[in-house]
Amino acid sequence: MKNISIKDIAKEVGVSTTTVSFVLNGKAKEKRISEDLRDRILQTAARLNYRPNQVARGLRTGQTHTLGLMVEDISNPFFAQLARVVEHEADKAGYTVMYCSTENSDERATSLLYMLRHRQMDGFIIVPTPGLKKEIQNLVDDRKPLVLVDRFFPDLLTCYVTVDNFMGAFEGASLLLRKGYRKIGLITVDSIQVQMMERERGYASALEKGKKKAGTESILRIPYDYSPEQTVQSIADFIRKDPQLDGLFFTTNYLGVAGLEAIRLSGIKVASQIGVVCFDDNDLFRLGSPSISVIAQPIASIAQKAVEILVDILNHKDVSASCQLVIPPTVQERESTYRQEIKNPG
Amino acid sequence: MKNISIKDIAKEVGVSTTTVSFVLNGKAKEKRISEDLRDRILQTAARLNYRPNQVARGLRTGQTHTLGLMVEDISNPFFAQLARVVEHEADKAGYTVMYCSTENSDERATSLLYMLRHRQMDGFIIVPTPGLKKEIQNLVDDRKPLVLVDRFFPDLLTCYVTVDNFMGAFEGASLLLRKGYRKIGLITVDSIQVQMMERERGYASALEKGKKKAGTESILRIPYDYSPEQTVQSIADFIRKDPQLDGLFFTTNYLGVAGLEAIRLSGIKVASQIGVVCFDDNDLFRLGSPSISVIAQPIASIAQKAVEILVDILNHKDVSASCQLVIPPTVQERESTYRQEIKNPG
DNA sequence: ATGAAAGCGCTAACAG
DNA sequence: CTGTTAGCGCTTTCAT
Repeated sequence: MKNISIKDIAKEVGVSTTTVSFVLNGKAKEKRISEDLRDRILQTAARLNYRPNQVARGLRTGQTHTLGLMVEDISNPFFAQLARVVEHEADKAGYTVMYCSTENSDERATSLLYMLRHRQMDGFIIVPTPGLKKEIQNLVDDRKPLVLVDRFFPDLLTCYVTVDNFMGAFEGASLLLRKGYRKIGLITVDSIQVQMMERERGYASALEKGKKKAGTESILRIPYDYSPEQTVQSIADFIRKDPQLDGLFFTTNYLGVAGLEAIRLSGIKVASQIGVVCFDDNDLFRLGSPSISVIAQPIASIAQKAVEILVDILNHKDVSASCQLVIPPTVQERESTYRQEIKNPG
Repeated sequence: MKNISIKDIAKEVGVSTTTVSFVLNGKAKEKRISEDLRDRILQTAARLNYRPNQVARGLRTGQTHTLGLMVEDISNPFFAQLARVVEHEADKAGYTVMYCSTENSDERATSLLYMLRHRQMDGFIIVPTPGLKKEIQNLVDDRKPLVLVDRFFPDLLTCYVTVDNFMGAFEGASLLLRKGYRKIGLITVDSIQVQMMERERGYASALEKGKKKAGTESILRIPYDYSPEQTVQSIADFIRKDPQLDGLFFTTNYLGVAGLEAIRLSGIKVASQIGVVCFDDNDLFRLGSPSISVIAQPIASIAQKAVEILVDILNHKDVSASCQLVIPPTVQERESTYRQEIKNPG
C-alpha cells in the first residue's frame, strides 16, 4: 500500500489539489465549493483511506501539533504518572507528545532541548535540570510557548506549575514533631534547585517553630548520581551515627524508597523507633507494612494545568503572558508516624 | 533569534545551498570540495548556530529518525522502565522516541497507530492490544520495520521480544507448591492475549505436575477495565469465598498490588496464612513487609533487544527478516512464600 | 466556484 | 569543484 497523497485524490476526482485541500480542511463552505463536489472528494478520500502526511503539513504550516515533554526520568513513578496525564490531556487538545528523560544532566537536557527545537515542537513542558537556565532563557527569548513543571528558576519570568514545596515540607516535619518524635533528620538531594531548597526551608521552619521540644537540625544531602546502593548505604550510615535520631523526613520519592531499605538493614522499627514521612506517594508507601505517611502531590492537577496553560498560549499566541501556579499538596497520615508509646502530643 | 537555514549560510559564505548541504552532510570529500571552502562553511554554520530543520529533512528524505513506541500504560512501572531503556538505546543509535499509551483499547491503539504512521515514524515498537492484529498485519504488509514486545500474535509472522511466560508462571506456581501451600488460586486478567494464556497454562501445568498434593485449579479473571476499587473488591471476595485457598499467584504487576490491598483488608497474613507470588517485580514487592516472591522480567534486556532488532532492520533495510526472541524470567524468592510465623510484624 | 503556482527547508540528480 | 534545478506533500495567495 503506497501512501495516498492529496494528488491521488485530485487525479481520481478530476480536480486540482487546491480544491481537495480546501475540502479536506473544512473550507468548502468558505470557498463556496459545490456540495456535490465536496461529497465526491470526501468519499474518494475515505475510499482511498487518505491520511495527510503530517511532516509535509508541518513543514508548510510551521506547526507540528507536537508538544515536547522533558522530565527527569520517565521510569520514576512521579514523572511516569505526570507523563501519562500530559499525554492524555494533550491528546484531548489535538496534540501528540514527544517525551524524553534528562537524567538530571545539564548536557543531556541541553542537547535534548535542541533536538526538540529542531523537530519543531509547538510547545514545551519542561522539568528543568539545575543548569538549564540559560537554555530556558533562550526559549523565552525566542518566544517559544513553554511551561516549567515541578521546579522553576526564581529569577526567570516563565510560566510554571509546581506544588507548594515549602508548605509540604513544613507539614511533613510538623507531623513528626506533633507525633512526639524529637530529633528529625532530613534526607535530601544535594542540589540547589528551588524545589529542594524550599523543602529544606519548610523542614527548617517547622523545627524552628517547635524549638522548645525539638532537637537541632540534622541534614543528609545525597548526590543525585549516587547509585541505589550508595544511597542506601549513606542513609544507613547517617542513621547509625546518630542514636538520638527518631524521625526522618525524605524530600523525595526515590530517597524514601532507599531510606526504607536502609532502615530495614539497620534493624530499626519504623513508627515505634523512628518516625518516617516522605514527599511524594507511591504503592510501597501506601500498601507497605507499616504504611508510610506522605506529602502527596496532586500529580494529575499539575499535569492538567501545565497542558491547559500551554494550550492556551498556543491558541491565543499570547506567548508573553506568564503565569505561575502553586498547588498545595495533601498530607496523608499513615502508620509510619504512629508512635504508640507517646499519647500526649503536647 | 530567527531560525537559521541552509540558505542563510549559503548567502553568508557566498556559495550555493547545494555546497552547504554537501559539506554539512559530510560529503565534502566525496564531492571534492576544497578544504578551505569546507572550513569556511563549517565555521559559518557554527557561528550562526545552525541546526537543520528535521521536519524539512524528514519530508525530503522520508526518514524522520523517530521511533514510535506504543505501550499499554506509561504510568505502569513495567512499561515506564521499558520506555526508559528504549529511549536510552534508541538515543545511542541516533533515534528519538515518540511514545503513547493504548490504555489497552483497540480503538485507541488503532488511532494512535495511524497517528504514528502519518507522522512518518521510521519504525515501531509495539505492545499490541488484543484486537490489533489486523492493523499489525497492515504494518507488516506495508513493510514497516516493526518489533512487538511483551506479547505477540502466534499466527502472525513478526519480530517480537517477550519473556518466557509459560516458564515464569510454571516456576511461580511450583514455588508455592514446593513451599507446602496446597490450594493455589490464580488471579489473572480476563483476556485471551497470548502472554496471559501462557501464564495460565504455566500455572495449570505446575498444578498438574504436583497433583498428588495439590488441590484443584481455582481461577479469578478480572476485566481489564475494572477500577482499582472493583479489582480489590473482587479479589477480596474470591479469597473470602474459599477458605481452603492458601496460595495466590498473580499474573501481573497491578493485580499483585491490588491483591495485597485485598489481603490486607481481609485481615489474612501473607506467608503464614497465604502464600503469594506475582509476575513482575516492583518496589512494593521488594521492600514491603513481608516482601513478595516474584517472577521478575529482565526489562532492560527486553528493551535493548527490541531496539537492537529494530535498528538492525532499519540499517539493513532487511524488513522481511523476522526474528522471535523469548527471554527467561528469574525467580526471586522472598518472604511471602516462607511458611512460618513472620518475624517482622512491622 | 475552481485552479495555477509559489514556497516551507532540505537533498541529490544532473550539468557545467 | 560548484551551481541549477526539481521535488518531497501540503497550504494558500492570487487569478480567473
